[in-house]
Amino acid sequence: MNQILVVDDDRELRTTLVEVLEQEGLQAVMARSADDALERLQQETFDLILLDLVMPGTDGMTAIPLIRRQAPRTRIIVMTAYASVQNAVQSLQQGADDYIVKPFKIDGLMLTVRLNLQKARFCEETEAADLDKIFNGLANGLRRQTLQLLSRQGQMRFMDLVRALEIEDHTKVNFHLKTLREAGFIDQTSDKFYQLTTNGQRAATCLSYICKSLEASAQARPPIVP
Amino acid sequence: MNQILVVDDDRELRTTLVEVLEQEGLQAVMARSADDALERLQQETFDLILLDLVMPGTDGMTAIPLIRRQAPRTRIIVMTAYASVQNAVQSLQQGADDYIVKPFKIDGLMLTVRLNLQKARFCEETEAADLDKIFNGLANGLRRQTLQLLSRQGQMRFMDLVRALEIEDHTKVNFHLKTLREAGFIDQTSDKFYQLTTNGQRAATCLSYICKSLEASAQARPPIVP
DNA sequence: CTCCCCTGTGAAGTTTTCTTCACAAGGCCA
DNA sequence: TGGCCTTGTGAAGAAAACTTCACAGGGGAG
Repeated sequence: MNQILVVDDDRELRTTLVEVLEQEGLQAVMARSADDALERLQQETFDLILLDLVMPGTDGMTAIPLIRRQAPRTRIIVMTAYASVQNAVQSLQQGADDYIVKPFKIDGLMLTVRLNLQKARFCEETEAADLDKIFNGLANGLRRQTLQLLSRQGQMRFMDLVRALEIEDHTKVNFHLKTLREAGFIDQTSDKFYQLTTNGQRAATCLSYICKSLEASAQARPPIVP
Repeated sequence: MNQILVVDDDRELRTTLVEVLEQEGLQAVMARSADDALERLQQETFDLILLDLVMPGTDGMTAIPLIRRQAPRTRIIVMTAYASVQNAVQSLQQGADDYIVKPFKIDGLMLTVRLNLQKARFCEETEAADLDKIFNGLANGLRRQTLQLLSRQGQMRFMDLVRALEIEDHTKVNFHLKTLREAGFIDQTSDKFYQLTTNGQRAATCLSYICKSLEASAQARPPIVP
């Protein structure tokens, strides 16, 4: 059963939303403010949060990173009547997952909700199983470089890889290639070219996402003088 | 020196943009189409790409994930005259980093460009040094759980942590806590509560981002029947 | 005070991961 | 044919990571 939290200061709207969601067979509860929502998050977890941007007290935009911190895997869908491109971009940069404009049709909302629940569910399923593999694959610097090289180049031959990595002992590279192959990250074409598998691409994507998550801290830094 | 790629089918605009960027002391080159841009990416890397959405041939939206794959750490700024909230959201979900609406003022553009270069630079700096630490920290399931717990709870006492993790041998938890402490991910308050440091929060954020990067594959799945 | 829980340390042992070395089959070129 | 490059394999050893065990100080409850 999917737990949904509806956060809106408009009593009528949040009540309606909960009713609609429950009619669709989803479990929903409500919060009247961002602070209220954050307090609820202390006690229980939700699969998805419908978050109004404009609210008295802590506003929605400010709440996004706070929620994200508290519940890293909860989908956050921002709702607002005062939509703008800038606003939408900022919401997503803050960590929201989706953005819908009020007033919305029930069908549109439900489509968005279902899509996001689906993504959340997929995430949960793959997580436990794959995460260990992925981290093991990415735990080694040489393997990370290899994945990135292959991600950029598409496919490479063994010795080109060895030279690109600047490793003298080719058997060392061989060892890590074997590890990557056994983890299902790479395979070989019939003519011995190494390339990423779907999982390998996924792992490579992980790398770049990690980098992205490091960026957040860049905000506080002084601007670059070119 | 920062390398910037301007991708726009409007010859005049892209020429102007390059001139402006160069006046500001940045190095810029241009591409007249997404395919042109992708070809260039084969040979060289860029710190930032200014990408028009509406172009003949491969359109910008389609190009975003292709560019992202080729150059995971290049900042992608989408420019478009046909701006809409939906469009902006989709761009960012595809992997763009920012979104600006045409026509724009030079000052606004430069601000966006500088901000993104700054983030890119930060990313590059931290990457090599911290990535090994982060992956070592995240390589172990128990440590991942610990980081997530602390991220959610804020701070916890030792035995609460042990019980939450459902580990019988408390010294085992102790070992991993020590590892996390030495990696600079957690510290202790004066009254022995464990909590995440800034780096720890960063690492915890990484975890959720990794999950996000796994989601992309969820698109192809059948919808949920509740 | 005594008992028990919390919080921890350090050493010994085990397992996993990584590196290095010895060796070899196949292809290509002179 | 001989020599050299590519692309491996497998074993042995080294290093790192992880687990387990023995022990211990402090604090609170009875």
